[in-house]
Amino acid sequence: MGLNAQIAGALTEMARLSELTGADSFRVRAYQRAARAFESLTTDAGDLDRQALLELDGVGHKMAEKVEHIAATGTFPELDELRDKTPAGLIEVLRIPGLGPKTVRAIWQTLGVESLDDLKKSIDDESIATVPRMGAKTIENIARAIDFAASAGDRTRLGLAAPLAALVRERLADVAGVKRLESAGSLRRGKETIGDLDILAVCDDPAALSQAFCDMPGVDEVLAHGETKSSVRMSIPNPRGGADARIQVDLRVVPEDAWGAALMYFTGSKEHNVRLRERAKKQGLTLNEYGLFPDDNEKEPPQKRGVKPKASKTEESIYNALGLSYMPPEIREDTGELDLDRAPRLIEVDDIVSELHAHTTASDGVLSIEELAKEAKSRGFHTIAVTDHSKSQQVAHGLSEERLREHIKAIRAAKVAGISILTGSEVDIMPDGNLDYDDDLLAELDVVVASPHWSLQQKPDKATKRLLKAIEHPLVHIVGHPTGRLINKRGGLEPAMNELIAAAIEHNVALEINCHWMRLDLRDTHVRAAVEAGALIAIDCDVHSAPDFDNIAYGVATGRRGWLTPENVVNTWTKKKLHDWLKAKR
DNA sequence: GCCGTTTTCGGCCCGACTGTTTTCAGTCG
Repeated sequence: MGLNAQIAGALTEMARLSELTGADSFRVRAYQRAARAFESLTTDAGDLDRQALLELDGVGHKMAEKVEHIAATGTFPELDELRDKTPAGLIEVLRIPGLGPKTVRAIWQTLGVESLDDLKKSIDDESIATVPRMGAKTIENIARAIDFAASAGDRTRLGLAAPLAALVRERLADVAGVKRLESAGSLRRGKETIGDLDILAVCDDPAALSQAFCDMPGVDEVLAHGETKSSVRMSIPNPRGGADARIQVDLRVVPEDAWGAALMYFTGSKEHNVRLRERAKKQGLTLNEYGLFPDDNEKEPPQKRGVKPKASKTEESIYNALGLSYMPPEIREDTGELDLDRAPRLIEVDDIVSELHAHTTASDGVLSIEELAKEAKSRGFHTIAVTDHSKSQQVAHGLSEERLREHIKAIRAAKVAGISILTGSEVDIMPDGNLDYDDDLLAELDVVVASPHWSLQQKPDKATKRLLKAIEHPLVHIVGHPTGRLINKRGGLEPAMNELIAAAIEHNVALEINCHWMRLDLRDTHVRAAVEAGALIAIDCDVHSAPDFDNIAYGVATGRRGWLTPENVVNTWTKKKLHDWLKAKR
C-alpha cells in the first residue's frame, strides 16, 4: 500500500472511531474530508513539506502534524488512543446499512456487542431488545440488513450496474404517464463502482409507477413503497455463473418543475452538494432538492410556503444562478471543480475514432482480422490496430516470433474498405522491465502496446522501475493497463505514477485507459494527474469480441472523471496525425 | 478539526423517511 492510501486509511479509521466514541460531527467530517484529500492526491505525500500539506483542502496544522506522524510511524497518538478504547469489530458493524454510529454505540455500551458475530447473537437471544429505542421492527430490519450486506459483498462494478439501470429504466418507461426517467447517483458520475442505483422520474401517476417498480421481475425485497420514494433490493445475474450479486435500487418521483434541482441533488456527490449549498448560503440563497430559493431564515422550507425558486427546472439554470458554469456529473466530486470559471470540454464517446488495442482468434479473441476491422469500421473508426498477445501469454495463445511474422503478413493482406488495419502486438512487460520480443521484430510492427500481465504483486519501487523501462523503450507507443489491477479482485501494481507520467511525456508514450469495466486502468485519479502534467492518453477497449467496443463508454467516463479533454487523447486524432505519431517511433 | 471579500471565534447544508415515540432521534443521500 502506498503512503497516500495509508494516510487516507488512518484518517478514515480515525473518523469512524471518533463517531463511535461520540465526537462532534464536524470533527468527524474534518477527518473524512482530509482523508479524501489524500485519496485523490497524485503526488506522494512523503514528498510534501508542511507548507505543501497545509495547501491541501481540509488540511490544517493539526491535521498536517498527524499526517507527518503517519508518514513516519504508520499511525498517530490520537488514533492509537481510540483504538485502545474501541473494539476493532465495531467498524464492520458500522458497515451494516441502517446502523449508524449512535445505534452501534448504544448496543456496544449497553450489551457489550463488539463485533458482527456479537450482534447476531444478541438478535438470536433477543437481548438486543433491551437497548433503548429498539423495537421489533428495527430488530427485524437489522437482521435483514446483515443478510443483505453478506450477499451484496463489494460495491457493484460500473459495467454490471449500468446495464441493470438501463433495464430498470426500460421497464419503467412503459408505465403510462411517465415523462422523464434518468439514472442519478454515482452511476451518472461514472464511478468505477456503484453502491446503489438511483432512478429519478417524473410521472403523472406516481402510485402506478411505484407499483410497477416494486413488481419488477428480479425484485426480491421491498424496503419502502411510497408515492415519492420506493426502495427495493434486486439480484444481478452473475455473467460467469455462480452467486448473483445483489444491489439496492431507489426510485424517486419528483415534480417536473423541480427536475433540475432533484437531478442535481440525487446525482451528488454529497461533498459537491454540500459545497454548493455553502456557496448558495453566502449569496443569501438556500439550495435544496426543490430548487434554489432566497434565504429568508424561516424555519419551514421555502417550497412548502409557496416561495418561488430562483432556479429549479434544469441543472444548468441552478449552476448559472450560483455564478458557475454547468458541471458535467463526472467532475462533481469537490476536487477543485467549483473553483473553475468554466468547466472544461471533456472527452466524449463520439470523439473516439480509432482503436489501438484489439485481439483476434490468433490469440484469445473471437473475431477474425476482417471481422474485427468491419466492426471497428461500423463504429465510425478510421483505424484499427491488431495487437494480439506475445509469447509469454501462453494461456491466451500468445504468438511465438514465427507466428507473429505470419500474422503480420495476414494483417497486411487483409483489406476492409474505409479503415486502416495496423499490425501490432500487446507485448508483455516482463518483471524486470524487458519486453517479450526482440527489438528487430518489434520494429516491424506499426503499433506496440506494452502491458504488465503477471508478477503484479511487485513492490512499488520495483514496479516503477519495470514500467519506466518499458516507457523508455524507443519502440513502445502505448503502455496498456499500467497497474494491472482488477476492480474488487486484485490491487495490481502501485508504481510512482508521477514518475511514469513524467517519463511518458519525455518519451512521447501514451498511457492507456483500458475500458474494460473490470480494469478501468489508468483509474480516474491517475488520469487527473496525467492531464495536469499534459501526458498523452490512449482510450482503448482491449477488444476480444464485438460487444467489447461498447465498453468505450466506461473508459470515456473514467477519462471525464480525470478532467480529460480530447486533444491529448490519441484515439481522437485524425488518421494522418495518428499515423504520423506512430511512424515517428519507427 | 477547518476556515475567513462580514469572522482568528463561532460557525460549519438540507430534507425525507422510519420507527419509536407523543414530539423526536437516527440514518441516509
